[in-house]
Amino acid sequence: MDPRFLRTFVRVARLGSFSEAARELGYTQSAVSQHIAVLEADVGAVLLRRRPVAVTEAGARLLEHAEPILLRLDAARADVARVAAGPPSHLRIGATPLAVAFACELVAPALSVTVRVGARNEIARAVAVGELDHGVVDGVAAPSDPLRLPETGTPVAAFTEEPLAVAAPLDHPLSGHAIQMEVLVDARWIDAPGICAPLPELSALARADGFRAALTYEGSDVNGLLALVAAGHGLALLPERALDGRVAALPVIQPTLVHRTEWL
Amino acid sequence: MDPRFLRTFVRVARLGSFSEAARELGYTQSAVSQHIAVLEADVGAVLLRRRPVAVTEAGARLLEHAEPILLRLDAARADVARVAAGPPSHLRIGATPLAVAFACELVAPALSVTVRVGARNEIARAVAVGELDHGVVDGVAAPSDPLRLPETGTPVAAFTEEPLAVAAPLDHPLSGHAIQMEVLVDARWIDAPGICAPLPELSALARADGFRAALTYEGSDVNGLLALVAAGHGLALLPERALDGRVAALPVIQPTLVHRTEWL
DNA sequence: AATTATTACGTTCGACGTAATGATC
DNA sequence: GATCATTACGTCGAACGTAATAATT
Repeated sequence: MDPRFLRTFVRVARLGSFSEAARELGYTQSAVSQHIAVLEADVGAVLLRRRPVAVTEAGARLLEHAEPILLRLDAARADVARVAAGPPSHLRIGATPLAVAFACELVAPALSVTVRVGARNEIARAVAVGELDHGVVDGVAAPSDPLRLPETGTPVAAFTEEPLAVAAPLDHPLSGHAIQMEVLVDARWIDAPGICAPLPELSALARADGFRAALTYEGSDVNGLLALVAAGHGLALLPERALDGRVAALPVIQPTLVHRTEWL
Repeated sequence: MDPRFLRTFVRVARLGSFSEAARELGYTQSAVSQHIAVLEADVGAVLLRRRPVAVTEAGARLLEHAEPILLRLDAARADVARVAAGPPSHLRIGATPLAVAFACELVAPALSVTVRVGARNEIARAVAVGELDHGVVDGVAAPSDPLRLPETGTPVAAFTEEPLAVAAPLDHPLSGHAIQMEVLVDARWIDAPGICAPLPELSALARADGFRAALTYEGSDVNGLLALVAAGHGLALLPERALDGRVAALPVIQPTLVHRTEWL
């Protein structure tokens, strides 16, 4: 199970084509075909159905492992590179939108810095493989529960946990009341996966299916989201701290969930 | 970073000897030396100091990643082998001591079965790499928090959470009272790592350092442990269900911890 | 001197490309 | 017939063993 073969397998599976994968990886068709053949011989099972190319059951199992393995290999290389290189002169940090403020505090003012804002998993990945020196990511979790990040072995250097609140229009009937999330399962929600917990994840955490998006906000700007809420387009779950006078805050008391920020 | 090289690196690091590692792996000294040399050239850092052999800082970083990677590779192979083989005629299951009862319920009576009892991580590992078909493991965790098992991608099929209690001699002054763990930081504890949470892990979970073992119980037999408790040798944290009339049960209410059992 | 790691060198195996063949839309 | 995967084959590199060498104790 040479990692190179796993890499081409992943690519072929994703693209659904040997030739496409070959092009992207800089191999010939033939080489890709051989990679898959060797891999199949090695594990003793057919991994791909051909024409059209689609993963078999066995292939799906392998695929679930292959990506984390490849990620971890990159993380390993990056980690030894870090100790070999010593402290960087130019600091590259990343953060999720709601964590940018924290990330900036990280930085000694004099230092040369670049900041990347991105999705949680993307930041975590980038830190793991050494594209970034540090990252600050946030999300919704049960108290003292770590965020579910890709398994890279990156240690959590520090974290905070803050109360969550549902942002609602000022004239909302429950305005100011502490609430149980279940009460609002059937409300009009704004799904803002770029900012806070996407609704499907929230459903899992709250163990209550049915949070459905009336509107999906693709931006990563909290002000825009708050404006939408204030205008009555729907509700959004956010850290209480992120809310301002434009919206009503409905503190969440049930289930016990917190807004967690982790330093990587 | 050929996995074979990682494997020999791990072996060399653990054994502190190239020659020993060569013997165990069925290579020549020379081959092992070359493996390490290639690996060092690949990552661009010295991984081992020689004579005596000891991992460098960079080597330590790599080592942290190498073992999970190799485990996951084995898990991948095992997973595709499972779907290729179909349902096994002979069922091999594993369980931690406190989970054996649950594990037995898994088994359709007619079936041919072997049961292995072992430590939590060992059972999880064995399930991941296909030595066992299923496993049931238990441990202490925050509510709805999964057990911290080696990262193998093995899904948790089901779980239960039960209240925890401190087992104490019948004449214990707090007998029958619900208690906060902190009250008992300085008590005489029996560390029984083979049965429930080892004390260091408990300290981490309770966020209160200082749980120190007055006695370490190396067995995996709950009755023996309860006898020790009843005889006044110390306290032990166990699922309430596991306690019997010989000892007093002090239900734990703070911090909120549960005894969690997971089916793998 | 004995043990242990490294280096030199030869062999073998395997990864890859080129090119021909076979399958599928 | 065009696209795409497989097979055949030749080349080059690299993984390994043998054996000689260097370094520690």
